[in-house]
Amino acid sequence: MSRARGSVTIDDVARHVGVAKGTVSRVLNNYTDISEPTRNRILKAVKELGYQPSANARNLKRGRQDTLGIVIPVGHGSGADPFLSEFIDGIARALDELGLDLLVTTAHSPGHMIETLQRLIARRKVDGFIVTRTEVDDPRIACLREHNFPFVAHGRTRDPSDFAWFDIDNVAAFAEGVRHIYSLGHERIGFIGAKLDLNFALQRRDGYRQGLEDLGVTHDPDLECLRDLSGKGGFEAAEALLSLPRPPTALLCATDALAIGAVQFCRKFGLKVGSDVTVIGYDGLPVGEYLDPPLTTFSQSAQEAGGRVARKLIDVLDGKDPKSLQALVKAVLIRRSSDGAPSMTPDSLSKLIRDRLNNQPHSGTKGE
Amino acid sequence: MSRARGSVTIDDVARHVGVAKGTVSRVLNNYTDISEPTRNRILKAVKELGYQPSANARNLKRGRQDTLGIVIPVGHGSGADPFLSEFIDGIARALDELGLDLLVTTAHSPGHMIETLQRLIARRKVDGFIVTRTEVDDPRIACLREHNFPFVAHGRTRDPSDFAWFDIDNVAAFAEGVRHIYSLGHERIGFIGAKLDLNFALQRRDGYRQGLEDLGVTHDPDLECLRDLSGKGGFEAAEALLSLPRPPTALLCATDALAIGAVQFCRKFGLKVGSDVTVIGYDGLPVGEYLDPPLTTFSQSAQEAGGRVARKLIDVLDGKDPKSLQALVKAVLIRRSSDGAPSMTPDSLSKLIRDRLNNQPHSGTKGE
DNA sequence: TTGACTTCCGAAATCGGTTTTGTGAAACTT
DNA sequence: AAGTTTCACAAAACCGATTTCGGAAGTCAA
Repeated sequence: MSRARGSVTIDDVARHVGVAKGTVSRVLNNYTDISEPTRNRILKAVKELGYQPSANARNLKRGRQDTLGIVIPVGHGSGADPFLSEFIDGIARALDELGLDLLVTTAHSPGHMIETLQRLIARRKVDGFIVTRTEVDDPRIACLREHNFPFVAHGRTRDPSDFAWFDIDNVAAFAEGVRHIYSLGHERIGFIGAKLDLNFALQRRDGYRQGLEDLGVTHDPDLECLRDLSGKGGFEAAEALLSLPRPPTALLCATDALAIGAVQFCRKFGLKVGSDVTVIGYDGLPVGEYLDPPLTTFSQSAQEAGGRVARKLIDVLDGKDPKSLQALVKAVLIRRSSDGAPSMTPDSLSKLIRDRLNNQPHSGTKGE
Repeated sequence: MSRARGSVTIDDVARHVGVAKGTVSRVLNNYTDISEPTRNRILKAVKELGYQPSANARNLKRGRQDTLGIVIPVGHGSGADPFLSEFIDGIARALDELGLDLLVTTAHSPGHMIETLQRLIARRKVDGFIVTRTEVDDPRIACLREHNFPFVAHGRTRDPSDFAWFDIDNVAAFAEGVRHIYSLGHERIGFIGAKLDLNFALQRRDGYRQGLEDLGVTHDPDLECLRDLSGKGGFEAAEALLSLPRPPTALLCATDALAIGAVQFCRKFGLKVGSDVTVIGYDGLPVGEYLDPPLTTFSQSAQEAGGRVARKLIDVLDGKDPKSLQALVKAVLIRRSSDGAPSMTPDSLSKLIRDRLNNQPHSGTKGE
C-alpha cells in the first residue's frame, strides 16, 4: 500500500523563490514581518507551483486535525435512519464553511461503538465528536467525559448539565400532541413508544403523561405501548392497543416509523386513518407525505439540527464553556390528514375491530 | 483553537522501557529483529501506558492517510438521498474491518464539488475517492484522472474502460421490466426517467427501448417522459403521460422517487394502481413497502454496493489494476402490488382520465 | 587468535509543515 | 559616534512517528 503522491512541498516553493521554508510558512499564515516584495514573490511561486500545504504535516505540528467525528449506530441491519443522512448533510454544510471535514464511522453494537470511539480518540484522528441519539445513561458520553474529549450531543441525557447539546423539547411537543388530539374530541388517547433507555423515548413518554395530566385526564397504563423503533414495532403496538377492550381512538407515536407501522395495521383491518383512528407521528420525514393518508407529524429539520450541532462543537473546540452551549428548540406540528375527530366511540370501535379481527384481514393490501 | 491532548507518545514508551523509540516502533510493526525479552518488555509497557501511535505522525511518514473520501451531492435542498445513507453504511462497515475511515463531505454544486475534490487531493487528506451517481461525462472523474488520483466509481460513464467501478446492469433490468409488464398484458408502456446526463438515467432509458425492441413493439417517443428526479417530477410525468390521447396503462419509472410521485398522481385521480395503471419503480427503497399499494420495484442493496465499492478502492490502493476491478451485477425485480394486468384498454383509460381531470380531483387525499 | 557473520538495538535521518531563536543591516537613539 | 531598536529573514528545533544505517557483542569457522 505505498501511495506516494509526488506533490509540491513547502521546500519546493522555498527553493524556487530562494528563501527559507519558514519564510514561506509565515507568508501563508499571514505573519506581518515579511516585506511586501518578498511576500509577493512567494505568493506568486505558490500559485505557479500550485502548492497546497499537507494537512498531515500541519496537523502534526499543530496537534489539531480540522476534522470532526461522528459514530453512527447501524443496529438491526435494516435500513439506515433517513434522519441521519439529512443530519450529516447539515453537519457537512456547516463544516464546509470553516474548512473542516467530517469523519464518519458506523458501529454495529454498543461495545463496538465505544471501541471505535477510543481508537479515534487515542490515534487523534478527530478533534471532537458528535453524539447522536443519546441514551438516558449514555456510555459514549461517559467515555468521552472520561477522556476529557470535546463533544456535543444531539439530545440530552439524564444529567446534561455539563456538556454542550442541542435538543428538541420532546416533553412540550408530546404534551401538545395530547392536547391537540383531545381538542379533536378524542377521549382515549394511546401512546406508542420505544424502550426508555433512549432519552427521547423517555421524554416523549413523559410528555404524553404530562399532556394528560394538564388536561386532567386520568392516565391509563394500558394505553402505553413500547415496542421496537420500526414499522414492525408500530404495527404490533397498534394491534395491541386497538385490541384492548376499550381501545384508544387516537395513537400518538414517538416516531414516524412507528406511526407508519400503525397506519399499516389500520389499513390492513379497514380502519380509516384520520377518522376511525387518528395517528400522529414525529420526525417530519418526507416519506410521511406520500403515505395514505399523509401523516400528521411533528417536524424537526434534521439538516438544521446538524448544522447547529456542528457549530456548537466548534465553539467548544474554540474554548467556549460547554455549559453555555445548550439549546432547546420547539417542534412544530405539521397537520396533514391522519388526524381528525373520532368517527365513533371506543366501544363501537372495539366492536368493529373485533369483527374485523375475527373475519380476517380486510382489503387487498398484501401482508406486512 | 488550541487542542493539546497530552497523550502518551512513542518516546514515553521508549523512556519507560529504556530503549530507543525506533525499537518500540519496530516491535509494534512486527519486525523480526527484536529479541523476545525486549519485545515483551515493550509490549507490556505499551499496554500499561495505553499507548496508541498517532495516526498523524504515522501518516506523515508513510505518506498514507488510511482514510477514504466521498463527496456527496446534496443539490436541490430537499431531503438527502435515502440510498446514500445505506450506501455509506456499507462503506463504513467494509472499512472498519481494515481500520480505515471515511471522510464525508457534501457539495451543493458541480463547481463546489470539484473544488472540494481538489482541496482534499492537494492537502492529501484521503488516499482515494468514491464517486457516486456518475454522469455520462463526469467532471469529477475527469478531475481525478487528471490528478492521477485513485478512485472507484459507483456507476459507469460514457467510457468506463480504464477505471474501477461497480454498477448495476440497468439496461438488462429495464429491458426485463418492459418484458414483465408486457407479459401482464400491457400494450402501451410508458417510461418515466430523468435528464440523460446521469449515466443510470441514460442506461435505464436505453434498457426500456431495448426491451421494446426485443419484443418487437414499436417505440412511441411520446411514451417517454423525462423529469426531475423527485416525487414532484414523477407526479408531473404521470400527468403528462396519462393525459395523452392514447395513454400508457403501465409506467416504468427510473427510480422509486419518481414512481412514488406517479402513484400519488394516480391516487389523486382515483386510478387504481396495480390494475388501472401499473407502476414499477427502481431502487428497492424500504419506503416502497409502506406505499399503498406496496411498490413493485427493482432492488439493489445499497449497503452491499457500498461494501463492494469500498473493497474495490482498497484493491486499487494496493496496486491492483483498476481495469480488472470492474463489476456489473443484476438487479432483481421485487414484486409487490403495484403491477398487474390492465383493467382496461388505453382508450377507455383515456376516457376515464379525461372525465376525472375535468371533474377535478377525486378522493380525500390532500394536494401534493 | 583472528576474521567473518549474525543478532539486536541505538542513533540519526526523514516526512512536511510551524514556531522559536538568532542575526546582519538599517534606522533610530542620545 | 556608539549603543539600542527594529526589520526581514535564515537557521534550527520541533511535532511523533517510521526506516535506514551502523556498531557492539556474540557466534562460528579457520
